[in-house]
Amino acid sequence: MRANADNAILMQASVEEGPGMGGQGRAILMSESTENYIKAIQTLELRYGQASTNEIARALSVTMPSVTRMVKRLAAEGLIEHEPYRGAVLSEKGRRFANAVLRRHRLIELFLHQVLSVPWDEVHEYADRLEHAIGDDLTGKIDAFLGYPDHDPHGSRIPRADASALTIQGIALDQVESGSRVRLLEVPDEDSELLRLLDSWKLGIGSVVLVEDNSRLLDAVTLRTEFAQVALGRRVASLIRVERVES
Amino acid sequence: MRANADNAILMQASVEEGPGMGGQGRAILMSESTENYIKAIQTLELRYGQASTNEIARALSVTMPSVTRMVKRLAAEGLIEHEPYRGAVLSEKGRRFANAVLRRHRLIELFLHQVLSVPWDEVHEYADRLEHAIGDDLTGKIDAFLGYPDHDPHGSRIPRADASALTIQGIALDQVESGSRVRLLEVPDEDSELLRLLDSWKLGIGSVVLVEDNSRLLDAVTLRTEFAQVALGRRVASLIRVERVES
DNA sequence: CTTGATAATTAGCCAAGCATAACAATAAAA
DNA sequence: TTTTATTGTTATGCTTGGCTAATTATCAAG
Repeated sequence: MRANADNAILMQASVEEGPGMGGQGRAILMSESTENYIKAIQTLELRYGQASTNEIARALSVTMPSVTRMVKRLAAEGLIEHEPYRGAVLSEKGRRFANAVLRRHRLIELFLHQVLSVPWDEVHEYADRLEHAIGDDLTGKIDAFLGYPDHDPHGSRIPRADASALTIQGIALDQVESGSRVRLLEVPDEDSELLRLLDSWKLGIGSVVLVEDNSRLLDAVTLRTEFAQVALGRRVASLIRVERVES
Repeated sequence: MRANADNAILMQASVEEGPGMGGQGRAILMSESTENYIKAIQTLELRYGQASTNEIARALSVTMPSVTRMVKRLAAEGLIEHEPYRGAVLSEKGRRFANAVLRRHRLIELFLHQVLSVPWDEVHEYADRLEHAIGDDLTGKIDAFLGYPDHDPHGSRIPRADASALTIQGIALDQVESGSRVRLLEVPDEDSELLRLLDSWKLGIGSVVLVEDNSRLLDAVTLRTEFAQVALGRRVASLIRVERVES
């Protein structure tokens, strides 16, 4: 599996399921594939405003014709809106689904990290498989067990079951002026290589670093940490969310 | 991606994988469906000596033609031996697979029960879904976290990763003579109604009861517990494993 | 030894999801 | 504006794993 840094997952809002009646499992029945499409579309929509066939195909490692057909199905089910040749965006219903999936994903990540001590660069992969195998009830138990946490190990907010809308946290690291001091709020969870690097630099969620240089020309952001000086490519930096802190 | 053609390569044991490369999950690739068939066949073989098409179909809630076809596939892959019109038994390779699945299943059951306090009559259902979503590595972590336990919440032995063969524990409750005193060793995990009943009678694994009457005529086994007197049908009693204890 | 009843198999079909190949639309460049 | 590269779509087909309907084995009774 190649380390594809092109689809980070920083997501946001959703609203959740209506009056939950469905017995003991998923609130609504989505195939694993459907869940993955919705997740991908949500991610891409957040990043680019809309999800193109091409990008979805890349994100899911399938061909474009497969995406075209699936996207039609999702549109027919009312999960997305799709205008041919234009791209897809989530519908309100789709947003709720995406939220539920995200909630499961992030709670699982945190659970694995805290309980089984799975390193933060590995939890995403496990969660990607487990998120399709648990329903709202187990999700709730995990949530309660963890004490109703707000953030996963990568700093991403965990959507509530009541589907309160999530907002994007902070600002992108590549938007920060040179000389600023910033605190790490959120990093993409799917790039395990980046996560291992951050680990090796002793950088975690909450760490404060100095943005030594951020030059559009060099296409890089240079950080000074307590221990070292490191440079990040702009593309990667744009996926890291931070907040400014007073010097 | 077509996973065809590599059949020769999937025959390594259910031990871990080499370092680095690729799959960080299952040692061998079985579809969810395949895992379920193998599990069902193992259970039936253990209970009846061999697994008939009919019983497999009932166990998996599919039709017999579906089973016939699947059973041929499994036989072609060398997981089972199948003589038409006779029934199926696991091959050595199949036995290793079944063992691995069972190991995951039971570790998950125990984990859910101990960590998330999921009642023993509910864990089976969850485990049935989760067992397909975790690989040997997570299984190992769970195992270690639980302290390498020997038994799941229903008293069933947890196979080791080295695939030691399963042996039947104790004797069936319906084989015990009236007047015997027995200790509960293992109860079937899939009958949640029975499990709730046992709970209500304060009967758990390790409980000692008196077999007040076991009459072939009445088709029932009568037990006296510390708190009550209860009668079990012979069919149910045959699924409960016990050991005799001195009075 | 024939006859049903039951179990098992074959034959043929369906839906989900993926694939390739060929065609159509759009946007970027000339 | 016309050409070209890219992106999207249609058409068609494959594999899994189900299904029903029809056929064949097997076994228990007569």
